[in-house]
Amino acid sequence: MSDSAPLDGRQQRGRDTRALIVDAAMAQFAESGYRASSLRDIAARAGMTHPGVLYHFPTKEALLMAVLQRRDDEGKKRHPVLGHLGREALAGMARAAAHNETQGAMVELYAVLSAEATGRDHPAHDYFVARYESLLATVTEAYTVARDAGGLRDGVEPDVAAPQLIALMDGLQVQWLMGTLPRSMARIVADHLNTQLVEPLP
Amino acid sequence: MSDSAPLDGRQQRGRDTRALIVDAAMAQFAESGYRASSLRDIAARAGMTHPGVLYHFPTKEALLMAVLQRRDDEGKKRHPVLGHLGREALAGMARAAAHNETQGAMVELYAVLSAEATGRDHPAHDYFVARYESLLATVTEAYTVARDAGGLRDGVEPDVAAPQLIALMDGLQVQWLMGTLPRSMARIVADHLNTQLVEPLP
DNA sequence: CCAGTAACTTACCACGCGGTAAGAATCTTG
DNA sequence: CAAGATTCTTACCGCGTGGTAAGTTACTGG
Repeated sequence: MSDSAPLDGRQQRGRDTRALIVDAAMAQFAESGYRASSLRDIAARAGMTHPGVLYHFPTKEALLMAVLQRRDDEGKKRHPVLGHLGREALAGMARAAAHNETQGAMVELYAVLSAEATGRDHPAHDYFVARYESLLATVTEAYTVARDAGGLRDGVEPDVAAPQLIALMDGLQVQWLMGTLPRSMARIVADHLNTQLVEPLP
Repeated sequence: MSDSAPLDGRQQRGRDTRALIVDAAMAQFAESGYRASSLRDIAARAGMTHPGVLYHFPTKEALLMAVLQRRDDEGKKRHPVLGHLGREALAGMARAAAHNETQGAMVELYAVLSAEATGRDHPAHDYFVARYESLLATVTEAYTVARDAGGLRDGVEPDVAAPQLIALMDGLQVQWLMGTLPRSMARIVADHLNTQLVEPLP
């Protein structure tokens, strides 16, 4: 809403390097977590010096927030809303797991950061709390809609199934990153959902 | 096997402070992860200065290994072997989840470290790979034994169910630490197992 | 073509890090 | 009680960190 102006040339250039820096920061945070990543590492990846980065983002923390913000924006472009879609939304979670298997850096970023941000003093703590709450609400709604449509087996409770599914996906990512997962994430998620759904997923 | 000697007074004192330091390191690593924890922080918790810590543990990395080693020893005292016990071993996993709910610091340690150790250059990487492989083998065996005893529902495959259960427990811990888990970990794990077992758990 | 601004770089700062060296204190044993 | 080892402290080192100040380059609009 702030960019109502038609952005001339230099504004465009600014945005471009901003995006480049966010790319670099994303990769670096994913590799080493937030605290262990240095602005110099990130700047080198973006082909500049570290005060160059600080020209665009006033602090390291602001850069982290920009990284998280952008991933959210991309996510919302890929699957808008989806909570009310019920069964189809759950199928979308399985597809998301498959998609994640091609996005190692992003997966690593969230796995490392969500664990790091567990501490109340971490700069991204509030962000992740909000994210989990929102995700939980969405998935719970999806299960509820699916159940009301008669798509869930008996005994599957949305309030239990939702945190279960989220936990399953998070935990799988760690094993997958560790290289000890003997099957694909998508397969395991689909199998899990198939124990809950009346009609199995493809 | 190295402490066959009857350890006299001074050896005992050394062991005591060693244990005190490991306690402090455990708490600090849990709060901030390995990389973000300083030897000075740890030393302060143990009531000494940081070279005092380095007298007992030659490097920060050695201290980390001692922390992990001790947790392993304690764990093996709590539940020895257990893979071959089948259904009873799976029930033990649910009880472990309940136990973990009283061990916030330990849970945080493993959640934070396992994510951090995902990177191949992390000092605890090999440790966690070995741990996951061993855990996977144990849980897979437990499911297999349970199935051969006719205790599993149709369609529950040990090779899928094992990484599923491990992932579920890991993921639940993150949500629990984040404070966004709407139910107890033990309840959710038990519900999961009850969709797989012929005879429900208590 | 020149003024001005956006986009950087170089140089620096104070600080905290892991680790080392050397000495002081404490304790055990002959 | 003296000898000797164990345990810990004080003081230091080089290095990398996030952040700042000031100057340089490059481009754009008038």
